[in-house]
Amino acid sequence: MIQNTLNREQSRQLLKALADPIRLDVIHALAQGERCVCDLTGELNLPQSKLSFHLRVLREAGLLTDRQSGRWIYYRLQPDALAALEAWLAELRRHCTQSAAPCPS
Amino acid sequence: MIQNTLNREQSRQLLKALADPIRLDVIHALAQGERCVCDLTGELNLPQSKLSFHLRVLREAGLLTDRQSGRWIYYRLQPDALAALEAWLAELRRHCTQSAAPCPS
DNA sequence: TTTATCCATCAAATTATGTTGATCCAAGCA
DNA sequence: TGCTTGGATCAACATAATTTGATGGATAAA
Repeated sequence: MIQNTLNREQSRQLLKALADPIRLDVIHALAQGERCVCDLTGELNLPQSKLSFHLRVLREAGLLTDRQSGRWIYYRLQPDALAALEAWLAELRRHCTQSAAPCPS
Repeated sequence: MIQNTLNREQSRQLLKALADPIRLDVIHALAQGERCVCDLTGELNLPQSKLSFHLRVLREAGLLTDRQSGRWIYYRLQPDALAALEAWLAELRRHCTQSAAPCPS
């Protein structure tokens, strides 16, 4: 994930990945720290293939990284991706309060 | 929009509203300042009803406000909503680097 | 080796979202 | 008043995303 400037497509990927209730549950669980898939299925009470689907969406968006250890796979949030989104939002805010010229222009 | 703490549902609404290419075009256009709907249809080259649909999604999520003046309706970004999302993201980043305990636990 | 466990993947079915064109309403001009 | 224009809304349709259950690969324990 490139640090400071997300283009439109990159930001869209991140936002789309985040914009789902189950994936938000995953994100919130991982906000407390790294977790193994088997823990997440338990904590979130999800069928394994369903969780796996959502983990993949988040991973491919760049929001999560994984590491394998033995049979277990551990996922964690990628803080850079979150920071990049924050920067993108902050940029949007900068000039947005400018009023429009009256319209029959 | 409550300033500092978005709950899960509020953040999901904001993210979902943002996670669409046309709506991102709208957001980017409005990041430069307020605009009238008729300007936006021209700038973004969209059929009117399509733009109207997406403006509504953004407005209902709390990302946009509108004001009417004569026949024209002007939309602008709501910076509070963006700031609230930024705060939500920053919070997620805080503890996320904690490693998991090895799994057969 | 055999067997069990962790997890990813796939295809089919379901559900959610976006698009299109028509219609409607309100504001203002002739 | 009647007409025009900016914009919202609606229903029918098209497309995209998610869920489910089954299957398969990898690792390790028996």
